[in-house]
Amino acid sequence: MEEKELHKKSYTRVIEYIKEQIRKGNLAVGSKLPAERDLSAILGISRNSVREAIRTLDFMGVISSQQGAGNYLTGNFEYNLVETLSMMFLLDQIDYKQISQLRRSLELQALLLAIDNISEHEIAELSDSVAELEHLTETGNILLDKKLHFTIARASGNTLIISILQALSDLIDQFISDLRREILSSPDSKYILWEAHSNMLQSLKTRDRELAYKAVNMHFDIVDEKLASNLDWIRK
Amino acid sequence: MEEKELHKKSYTRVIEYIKEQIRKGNLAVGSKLPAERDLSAILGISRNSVREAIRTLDFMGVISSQQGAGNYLTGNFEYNLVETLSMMFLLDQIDYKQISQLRRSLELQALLLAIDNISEHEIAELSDSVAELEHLTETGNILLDKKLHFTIARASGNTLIISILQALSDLIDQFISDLRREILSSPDSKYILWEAHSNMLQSLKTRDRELAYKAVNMHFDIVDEKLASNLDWIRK
DNA sequence: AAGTTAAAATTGGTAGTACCAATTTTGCGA
DNA sequence: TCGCAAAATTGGTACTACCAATTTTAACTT
Repeated sequence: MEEKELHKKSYTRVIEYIKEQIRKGNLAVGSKLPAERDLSAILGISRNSVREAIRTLDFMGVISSQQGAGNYLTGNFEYNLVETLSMMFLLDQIDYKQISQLRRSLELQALLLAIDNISEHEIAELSDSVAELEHLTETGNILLDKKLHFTIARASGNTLIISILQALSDLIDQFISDLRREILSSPDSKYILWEAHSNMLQSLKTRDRELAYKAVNMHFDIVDEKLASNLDWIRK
Repeated sequence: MEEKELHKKSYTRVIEYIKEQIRKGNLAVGSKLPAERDLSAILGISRNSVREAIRTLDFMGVISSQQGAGNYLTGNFEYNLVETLSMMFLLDQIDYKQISQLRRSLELQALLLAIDNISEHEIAELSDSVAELEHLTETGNILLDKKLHFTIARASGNTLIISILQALSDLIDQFISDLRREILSSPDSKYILWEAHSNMLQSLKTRDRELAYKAVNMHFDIVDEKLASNLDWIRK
């Protein structure tokens, strides 16, 4: 135990070690990490410090801890993204409007990318969803709407955009699921929304980027409108 | 120490406690958290478990730990976002192309929002940057380019979009700063990029959304082109 | 009385030990 | 060879002790 690497906190060395091993190719998704007691010995720091780092990596989604089995490199960042956004929201750093603005741009980009990548099977899947959406009980709306948007996102082929959109969807579920329900089932917005969804589908079928642009904006214009008119009586 | 709340891991209770206190209004940005030994007593768990949670929250950016002083609620998520993206990149879950696609959509949305929000002062700032960019040493390009994009992002007023764009910029610095330099200073792309930047500024001055759309796409078309032609000899 | 400074208390950072709990591995017995 | 129980492995939690940085206290000086 010599230099201690210049005042750097112990637990950071664990994270650096993991990243280094990944870069070197000694660790990949699915790999088992050295046992905590071994890491402790390898790095010359206490198991406490190792665990603080391991816990952080676990929370981030880099690894997955399984008592009795070990720590495994995974790479599931969904929970991390949701939790981060959730915290930003809790601390009043972001609000509904900003979330909607972000969604608008990402949904548009996802749709544009999907035009080039979507499969016939996925188009058929979307067609069914749109058809169902036209006349459906109000409780089923939400799941179907989420499925529809997710299918488009997935067809974009961009995992980064997919992840962010998924996290935003979860965030909405967590904080304003009732508002989402209100928007989806409200009589005056239901048809316009269906039309927007229908146009999104149509843009995919005909590879019409202009229509895609219009459809997504139509969608979020109505969402923003309902958002604004319902934002008052939202419980905080 | 009675129920132990159904198999839930100890450290999660700390995070729940913090979130609860925030919701109740007992904690806000700037607040000092109870000392770790006190949290340990309050929640009936060991200080180890408290620290694992505190360390995680610290890494997330929710709090900031200061030895000797205490743990303070902050809310600086930049580092968290960068680190998460960095890990996704390391684990090959995202690549340059996806990052560029995300940037394209966010930069466009930022520019469109900035059209409505930008101040005269910020426009003047951008004008100077664009003017300087026209004839400048190649080393100065990068900082000026970053400043220009950041000014637009900031003018969007959307902290979420700003945060993500900033994180993406940091990510690029971390992994392909040399490629960024190559793109910015390459003779055949330099002028087109300047033109794109100039058009972005012009769209802000005249509130021309159509031009904004064209300018951003022009910008990322050339970036993607250079990216594709340089992707081969990138060290991995 | 006010300001300065050094001691004391506070608080996060690290280390080590012990034991519990879930899982995996070992190896014995049918 | 198969099945199952014991043993070993490994993460989860607790407690104690001490270090290191900061803050607070209080005594001292002017």
